Amino acid sequence: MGQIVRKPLKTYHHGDLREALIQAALQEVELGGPEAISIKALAKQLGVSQPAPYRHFADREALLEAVTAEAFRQFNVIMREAIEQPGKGSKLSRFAQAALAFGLERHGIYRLMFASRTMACAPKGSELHTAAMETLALLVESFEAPAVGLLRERQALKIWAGLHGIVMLAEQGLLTGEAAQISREELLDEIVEQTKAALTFALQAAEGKA
Amino acid sequence: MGQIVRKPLKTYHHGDLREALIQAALQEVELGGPEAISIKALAKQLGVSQPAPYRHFADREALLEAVTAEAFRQFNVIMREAIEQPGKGSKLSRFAQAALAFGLERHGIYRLMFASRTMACAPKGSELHTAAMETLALLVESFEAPAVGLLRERQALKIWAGLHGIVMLAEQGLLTGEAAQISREELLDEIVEQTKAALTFALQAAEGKA
DNA sequence: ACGATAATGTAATATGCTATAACTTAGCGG
DNA sequence: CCGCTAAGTTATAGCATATTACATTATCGT
Repeated sequence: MGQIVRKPLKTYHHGDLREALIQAALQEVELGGPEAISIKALAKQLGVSQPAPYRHFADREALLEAVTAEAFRQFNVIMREAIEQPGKGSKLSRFAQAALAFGLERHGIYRLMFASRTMACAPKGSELHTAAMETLALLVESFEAPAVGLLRERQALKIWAGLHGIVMLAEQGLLTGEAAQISREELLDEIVEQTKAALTFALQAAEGKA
Repeated sequence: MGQIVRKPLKTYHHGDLREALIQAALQEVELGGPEAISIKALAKQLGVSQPAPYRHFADREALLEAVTAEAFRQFNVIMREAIEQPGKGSKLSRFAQAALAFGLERHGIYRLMFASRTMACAPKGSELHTAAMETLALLVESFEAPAVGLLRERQALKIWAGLHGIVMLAEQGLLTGEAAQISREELLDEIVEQTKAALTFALQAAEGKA
């Protein structure tokens, strides 16, 4: 994670300003969320003039989009690890717990990924949208269940939604009150389990018909 | 919903600038989300000088907080109506569907309420936090189930989380693919139903023990 | 009524960020 | 070695936040 500042101490060209901007921006977002990134501040931090970033990104939005895409790629790596390295619980549960941990620990980045306008504006074929859809694919893949296709995907979406809701509500201080006694992790695991059960039930019902 | 601009056509004092700012801001947020509100633009729109709003709000953040609180109050009214007016499905289902509709239709405001830093920064006793907690109380109240206290609240949180996740993911274009064939409303109702079932099951288990 | 005072609004201005335009430097291919 | 292009620089326009000092209106006690 070494930060790229400059290669020699004073070259005219930076070396890889584009990448350096993305990495520095990621760090900023981690601390202060999407609204914390400032082209000017990043340029200063990297030792270049304010307009230099505009050589690589049309505007602030474009930078944000690139940063978000990178965030998704990093997220996907972590999720894949969670699935593949054997550990406590099912693949599905491990995916869910890892995502929850990411969402709580690195909430600035999480918000950029799942709660900013950037994603909403990303066109369907874009680098960003693609990376995001891969995340969902990973989740579905982690669903070890005797069902494929739409039925499984539907259950995956329920878990996905629940997971997302827990992260956001927790960070907004809306999981307080008596409910605070329930750990987020437990709550998520209950959702995972009950959804698995719902799938099993649906399959039995389908079998009964056939 | 008539917009307060000025009472006579040219008085020095506005009349109720504070309230007018909140209402105008709400409208802006509805269209363009939280980042769309600009003190300057609002002042111009209401026919006062740029610094005038600062008489009523310390800074932009303070305005946002007041707007968010107002949004929660409006939201709570709508949710209460949904619960109390008899209609399709259980109270719980009606609450959930109404919230989903609100989240999708008025997504700018929804994001302000549930996905901005404003809420995360609101201290516990604040007007804003209070209004938000009341929403949660309404949800729990709508849960017509033979269980009270922690167990019921835990189920309510699951639904709350799932609901929230669906709204956000849908708006971010992450409910696409084959999954798009499943309507958001159906998906939410499945979550509601399976969570009710989970509660029933938990109660039976507890009874078995006793 | 009247005058002090608080509440509210205005004008002028400092500061900071985005973004563009015109110019400069460095590296690379013919 | 020359010229082209990529990448960076300085200068500047434009816009939004926020503060300061000043002006106007409303209110309330006497």
